[in-house]
Amino acid sequence: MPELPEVETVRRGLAPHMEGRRFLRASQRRPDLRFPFPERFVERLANARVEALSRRAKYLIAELSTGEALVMHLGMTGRFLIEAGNVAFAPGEFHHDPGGSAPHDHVVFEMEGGARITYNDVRRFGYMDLVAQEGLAACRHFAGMGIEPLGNELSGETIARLFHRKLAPLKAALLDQRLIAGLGNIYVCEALFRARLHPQTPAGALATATGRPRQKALELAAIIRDVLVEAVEAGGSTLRDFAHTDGSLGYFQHSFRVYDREGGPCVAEACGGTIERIVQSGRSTFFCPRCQKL
DNA sequence: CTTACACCCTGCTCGC
DNA sequence: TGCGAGCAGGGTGTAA
Repeated sequence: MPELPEVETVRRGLAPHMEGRRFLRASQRRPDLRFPFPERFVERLANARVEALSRRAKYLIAELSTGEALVMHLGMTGRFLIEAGNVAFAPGEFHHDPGGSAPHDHVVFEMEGGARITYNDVRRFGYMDLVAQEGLAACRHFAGMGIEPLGNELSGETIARLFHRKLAPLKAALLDQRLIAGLGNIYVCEALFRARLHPQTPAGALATATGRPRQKALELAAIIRDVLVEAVEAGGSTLRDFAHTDGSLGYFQHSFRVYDREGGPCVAEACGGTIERIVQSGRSTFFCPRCQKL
């Protein structure tokens, strides 16, 4: 489910119910998700107030009054459901009995203010951790992590520098969280299509100081930002059963131009090409071989 | 230092 | 209808 726009959508849904509020109670259903929960997880959360709920790449970070930060990653299928007061907003397919629990509900936060926040994760690739706020950027989750694609650091200049002399294909370089952190399979495919760059182009091809490659790096930086901003504004993408914290659905998937459109017509004006699927680094890449040149 | 691949886990879809 | 194969938005660890 979640790349950066989906995580940002989740953050916005959770923030009003968490920021400035204390955890009245936390409970966990099992000792681990992808990784074991930290020692005394629920005890360390109890009574802690959430000072701010932020996002870094695909991670959610709740800064706590205790000096710790609750770091959360949604993996592939993680999601949060909020029930506030007597109202359970769980429309759509994601049925949830207020006060009860559904399969794969692994963690429940009961917040000051009345919200009950349930973390559900079918595949359990997500996880939660508690880390000292001091030196957070150097903790194991964030050490070595690349730049924030919606931050000021992303520019043609930066892309040229990061990709300098890289032989890896653009697709792999853009997915590499140590370079740019937050892009995933969907948005990389979409960005490369819009930039008319072939996914198998060696990343280093964008890394010269002047001329056309430099121009392409500039374009790519702007396009990455555009795609992510549009997706956040659309409330993320709804594939399979991803829903917002309130059960509503994102709709950016209707704006996909290549992702999951194998065999379909290229949407570019007068192109007439057909979208192809290839496998790179073990994941599907969708692209138009006519628009996107090596 | 790369890059490639298996793996973590569950569920859904597709072809036979 | 049943059944196995392949696939899925994530990251990590290991090997080459």
